[in-house]
Amino acid sequence: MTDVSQGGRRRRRANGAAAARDAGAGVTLQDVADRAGVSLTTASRVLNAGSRRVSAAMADRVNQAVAELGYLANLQARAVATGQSNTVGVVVHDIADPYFSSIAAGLIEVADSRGLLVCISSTAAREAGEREYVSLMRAQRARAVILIGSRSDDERCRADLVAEISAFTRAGGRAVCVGQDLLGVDTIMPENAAGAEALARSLAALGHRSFAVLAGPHGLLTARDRVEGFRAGLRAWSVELDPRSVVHGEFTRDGGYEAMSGLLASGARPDCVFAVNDVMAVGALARLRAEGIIAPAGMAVAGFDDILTLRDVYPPLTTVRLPLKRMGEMAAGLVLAGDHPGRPRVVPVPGEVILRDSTLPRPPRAQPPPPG
Amino acid sequence: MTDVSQGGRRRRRANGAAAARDAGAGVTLQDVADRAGVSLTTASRVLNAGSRRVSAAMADRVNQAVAELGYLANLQARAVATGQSNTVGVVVHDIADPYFSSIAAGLIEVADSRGLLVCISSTAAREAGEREYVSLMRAQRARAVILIGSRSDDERCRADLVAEISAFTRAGGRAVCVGQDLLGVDTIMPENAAGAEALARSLAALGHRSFAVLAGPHGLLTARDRVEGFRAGLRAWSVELDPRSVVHGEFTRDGGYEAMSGLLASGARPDCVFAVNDVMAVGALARLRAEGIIAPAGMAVAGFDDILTLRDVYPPLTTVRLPLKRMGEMAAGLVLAGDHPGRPRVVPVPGEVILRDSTLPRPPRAQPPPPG
DNA sequence: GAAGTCTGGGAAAGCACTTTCCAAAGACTA
DNA sequence: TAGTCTTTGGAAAGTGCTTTCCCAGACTTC
Repeated sequence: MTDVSQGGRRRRRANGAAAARDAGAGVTLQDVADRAGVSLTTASRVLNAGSRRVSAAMADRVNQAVAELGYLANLQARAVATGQSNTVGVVVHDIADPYFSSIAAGLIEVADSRGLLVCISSTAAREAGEREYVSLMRAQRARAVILIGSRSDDERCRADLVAEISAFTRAGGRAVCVGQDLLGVDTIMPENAAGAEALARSLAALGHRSFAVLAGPHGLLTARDRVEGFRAGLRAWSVELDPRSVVHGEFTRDGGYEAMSGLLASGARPDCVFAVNDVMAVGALARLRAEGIIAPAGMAVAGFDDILTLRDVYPPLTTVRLPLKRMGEMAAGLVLAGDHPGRPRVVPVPGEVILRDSTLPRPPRAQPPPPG
Repeated sequence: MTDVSQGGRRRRRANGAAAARDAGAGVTLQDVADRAGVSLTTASRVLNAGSRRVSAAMADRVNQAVAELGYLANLQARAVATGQSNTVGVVVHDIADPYFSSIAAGLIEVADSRGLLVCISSTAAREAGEREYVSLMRAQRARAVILIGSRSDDERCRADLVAEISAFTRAGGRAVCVGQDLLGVDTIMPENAAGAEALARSLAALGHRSFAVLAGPHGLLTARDRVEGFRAGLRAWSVELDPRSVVHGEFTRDGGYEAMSGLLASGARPDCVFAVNDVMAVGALARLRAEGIIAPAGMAVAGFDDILTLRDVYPPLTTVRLPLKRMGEMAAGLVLAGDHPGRPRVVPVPGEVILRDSTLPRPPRAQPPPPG
């Protein structure tokens, strides 16, 4: 009885690209309207409840047609018509790295619950990857883009990225960064330096006096901040960090392994080694074991991040805990926050020193140095 | 000199939603055409190189206008016009779980390099999450949807999912699954049973005779397959697995910890414990340590998956290696493969037993049983 | 009972693109 | 030199949706 001429439908289906996809589905709002015997306008209004009142009778007919046809609004078309989309882009260095996947987990959880679509890219090695992805997100007219991870010290590259972000925000998009506050956008900023400084003080308080650092790649600012913070913390205990005992390596398990190899090869045998992240620390522990050195008795080892999956390595790793998942949630929160103040917001995230068995106290010495 | 009347532009900008976003950008193809002094058609043709020849002179003018205006095509609009998008949806249970993040990493790497946009959702606890996300992807007119992870044995729920997938594929989308071959779509299928069976044989060959299994959640088929495979492998050595020594728990570190607690509480002291994945195995090791039982001497422990980040736990974990990243790449490959045969393809992925120190050989006994 | 105010439906314009179809101009053949 | 074919540009129709604008009818108000 509600059947109505499908003239409109046939007209549109007679030609065009839709025909190709027409193997079984591809129901449009026009089809729904035809079936319900109402105008396209009315059908649209029923689906966008709130746009304007529609009589209950009409609404029922439309809803029934929707159900019968299995209609689902084309979000792309809707985005074009309204000029705003529900996608947010996320850029990480490597999604398989638990640091990033933990942050992403928090992000995705919040986004999912709000109906946002999260698009992820792993930029891995390619320095320009971030810029390219922001550009892609601009093309996609994404609502926001979230950059997770350390900035490098490549000024040129950063300037390009900032320019691209600027184009993105000018087009109405929102940009959020999780990491250093260097892009001039809303930022969730882990306090790397302060965390490493606190760690250094704690380790010194445990009685350790000679230190080495397994630093990340040269250009990576997160690594640099952590090293500097650590150095500052030691200085409070009048301990100097010999530049030769700072060994660089990749920000990975293998990087930690290699860096520890380098350290051992140099003949150094510090009381305690600080690897600038947990993943490296685990590699370092493996290398020590291969050498027959058992932590913490042979050498103490500390990391940074408190990665969940690594909480059960043996010996349990002393580290600085960052609330990674929470940081992801906070980033999502910034995206969703309606108000947009003139100045970008920077939310500092403190780290918490977690002492575990990988750095047991060292027996006291002759003259205890002054406390910090 | 190439400046041209912007009548068209002004007309469009005079009203409509675009005005809101107009704070600085929002350049359209019409703007480019106006600036270059050509028609919209020509501008479009230049950007879609290959759609039709355009004279070099025109092309140059258009390209210059694009550069000057910083134009970037609106992909959503393009998708609407062409009827096909470049997004693929990925559903995982928990992106922070290294099993999923490793697969996702492979997937994203391939997708990124082909210009596909990867949208991820974590369905976590919610059983209906997968179906909802497939639905969202249909609304998004995604090119493909990739479901990663174990099916549950909830028939009703699976039927709903299959129906939703069917609607998705009827609309022209492609569906790929990484896990059990239960959805009737192209599948990358890890050989869970065979892998667990091989593991059981290897463990028996090492001299272990009494076993327990830390199984995953009751309904999870991956866990079930692994348990059954393990049981079959033991049977080849005439070892029976007592149902009481199969303890269920969450598919997580804590689940492994709890399950091991339950096992110990029951008084069982098997030679060897098989945790159906590495993450659980790590939890189990932690629980053993808390009890003062040191693996492998006190009790041998084996896992499954060979998670990269867990490769350095101590003692090194015996496990069954799955090429997780590669599996993600394969899934992406199936999405990209142009041909679409009638029957869904199923690609089995064998696991490889990796014996490490967590299951050292057990001293031989009086009567060695027959080999499998 | 005329004037004014809601109400709710629909035609049509709009969003930013692609693609079809037409026409003019040039290149080529006979 | 006429006739055909091949380029190449542009007008307009198209994609699937939202939203503006108009209008008919129902309801109040004095």
